[in-house]
Amino acid sequence: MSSTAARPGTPTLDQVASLAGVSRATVSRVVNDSPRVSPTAREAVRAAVETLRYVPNRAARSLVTRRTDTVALVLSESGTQLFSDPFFASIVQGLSAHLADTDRTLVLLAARDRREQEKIGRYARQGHVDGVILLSLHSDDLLPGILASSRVPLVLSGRPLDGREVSYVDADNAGGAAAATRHLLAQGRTRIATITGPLDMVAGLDRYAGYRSALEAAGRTPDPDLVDGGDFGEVGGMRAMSRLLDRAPDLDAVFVASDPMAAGALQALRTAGRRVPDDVALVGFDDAPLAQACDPPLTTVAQPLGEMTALMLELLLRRIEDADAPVETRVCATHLVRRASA
Amino acid sequence: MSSTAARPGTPTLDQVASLAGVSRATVSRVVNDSPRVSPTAREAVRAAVETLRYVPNRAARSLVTRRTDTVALVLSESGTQLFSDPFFASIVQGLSAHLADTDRTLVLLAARDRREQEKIGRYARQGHVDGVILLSLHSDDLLPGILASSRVPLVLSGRPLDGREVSYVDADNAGGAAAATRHLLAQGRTRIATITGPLDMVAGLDRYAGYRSALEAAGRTPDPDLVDGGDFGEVGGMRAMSRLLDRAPDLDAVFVASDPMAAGALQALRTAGRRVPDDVALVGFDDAPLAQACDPPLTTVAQPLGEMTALMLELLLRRIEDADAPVETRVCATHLVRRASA
DNA sequence: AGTCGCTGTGGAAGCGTTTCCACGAGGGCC
DNA sequence: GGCCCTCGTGGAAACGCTTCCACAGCGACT
Repeated sequence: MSSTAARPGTPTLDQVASLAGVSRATVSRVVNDSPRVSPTAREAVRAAVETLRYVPNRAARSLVTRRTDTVALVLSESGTQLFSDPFFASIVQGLSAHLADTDRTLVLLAARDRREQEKIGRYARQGHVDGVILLSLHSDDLLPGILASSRVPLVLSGRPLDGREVSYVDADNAGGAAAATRHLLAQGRTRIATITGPLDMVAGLDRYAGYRSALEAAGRTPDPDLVDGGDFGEVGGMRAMSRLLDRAPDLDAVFVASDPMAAGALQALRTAGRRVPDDVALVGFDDAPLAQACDPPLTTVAQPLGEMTALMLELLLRRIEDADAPVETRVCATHLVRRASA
Repeated sequence: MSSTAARPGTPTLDQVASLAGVSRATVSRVVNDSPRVSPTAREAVRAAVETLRYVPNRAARSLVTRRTDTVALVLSESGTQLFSDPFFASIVQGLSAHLADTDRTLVLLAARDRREQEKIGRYARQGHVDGVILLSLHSDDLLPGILASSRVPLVLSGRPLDGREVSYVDADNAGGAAAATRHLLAQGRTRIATITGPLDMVAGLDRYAGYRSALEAAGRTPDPDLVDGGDFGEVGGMRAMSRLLDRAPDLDAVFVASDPMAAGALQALRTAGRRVPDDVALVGFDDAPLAQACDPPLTTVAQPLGEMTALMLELLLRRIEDADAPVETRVCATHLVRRASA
């Protein structure tokens, strides 16, 4: 006889136990694939589980195991911007794919403003998730602080701007940007502009730094007229390109800090009657699917996204398994993908 | 004296209680804003909570309250397609905004294939969430079945294709598409093409049906050469437009089932040397931010997204509060936004 | 002046798991 | 043939919280 009468909709362990004619402990062992169970008992339990459509109650389990088998990907981005970024989509896809074979689930959390950041901080501290991967963070993000001080396992996607000591995985943004710029220099381009991303994000900052360092290494002085910025989105790229053309009609190349912005820039160039790559050479960043679909297809800087997502999970799981695991950081190499635009 | 020695990182209720000099019950009442607490006790508890940085353990709370204060938005979409859809971004934003004032949290779950759908089904059945909103579902989606049979509160965004009895909120897609098509007819356009969305999705299907019904009501016979399809994405729209121009060079208008596809179509038209709207009139769907940024700005069909997200939550919360609440469905009116493209 | 009710509080019983511990049965070894 | 292990099993104690119930104090009625 079971000790309590739960609603018919949600069978409990001891209902399964009494149906299978064993104890709760045995049922638990079967459910958790413990080896110490006889085939007979195992089969009886399986049948009972099947009959009752039993699903373990996660709250009860978490209470004792202190785990939830859930990891969160937090999207720290105001507005709808982030969602249209193919980079973000690839990250989600990569994490999902790596987690698909495990029994952990990935949940996405959107933190659009400070209030939501605090709410998510609370959510994580309350023990809803075992760990957090933080994406696309601006410099004013509260979450690294909140989470770190609560000892919630945390991995950042991208080097933190404040130099905080925390695990992260990043692409070699500066190196990729420099390679792209050198590629343009090698073509004999003399007036190389750039469309930067937001300069309060590390990817925006580092890609701009890479552009500058390549120019300086070649003995060029960066010209402020040749620099404009966008928000990584297509429309922003289009607008920035228009402004650049107004200010510096003689530009003959542009390094654009994201593929969507490059696609926008391409449209602006076409509207202005410039041919790509004949009049203006264009290099993007990210190697998004979009880059191939452009006309002409974009030369761009590729990041090893699969490797990066795998590393993020690896670092995070290590910290989940062992709270005292050391902080680790990884920077992945980028490489130039040459297509028709430059 | 507290009964157990938890790790210093995670204070428990009785640590707070003993620090505040009251019982666990009183602390619980303060934390849950119960009115039956004296100001003195309340203040003492608040101070102790502050000192220990106490956060209630969610698993323990859920175990007794049988609630998690979490609702999930499930994104049933293969590949990265969905994320680039501004419609989706608006839905997330809307739900987030409505939930920001409450103590519930929104989590996003990506279900890219059957395996992930099953995983998410399990996740929900295990009691990780109080309810589920299901977005963008294809006809072969397993989740409505899984969730309905487990009595997980569920609201669909979009009418289910299989006629299943379940709560949903939808826009009047057919009505909006018909209005758009009538608008083109009223301009005297005679060869009106359409770029449909995926025809295994209700939005794709209904918008196509609206287009056809408007044509038929005007005594026109739909011409199969004037119909092509995309995946709601920009690249798909561009390609579909190219195919349409090949097959029916004499077309003079296009109703496109999404704004991103319309933006792609716009590029294809420009590449083909057609002027918009002079040679070809173009109407999109969704009134995405993108629509205004196009050149020319897109005439498009707007859906009341704020109203729709509010309704989804309203229906869902009603079912969460009362498991026996009746199934409800809402269809929201759409309206044509006239800009320069048609 | 006695009783009633109301308010604030604490004790204790669960919520559904996991897991430690104890125990009985069986088999291989000397 | 006795002893020690190992294996399968069940009992029971936790995990941290909410909430029912009982109770003490106190003011306001009759």
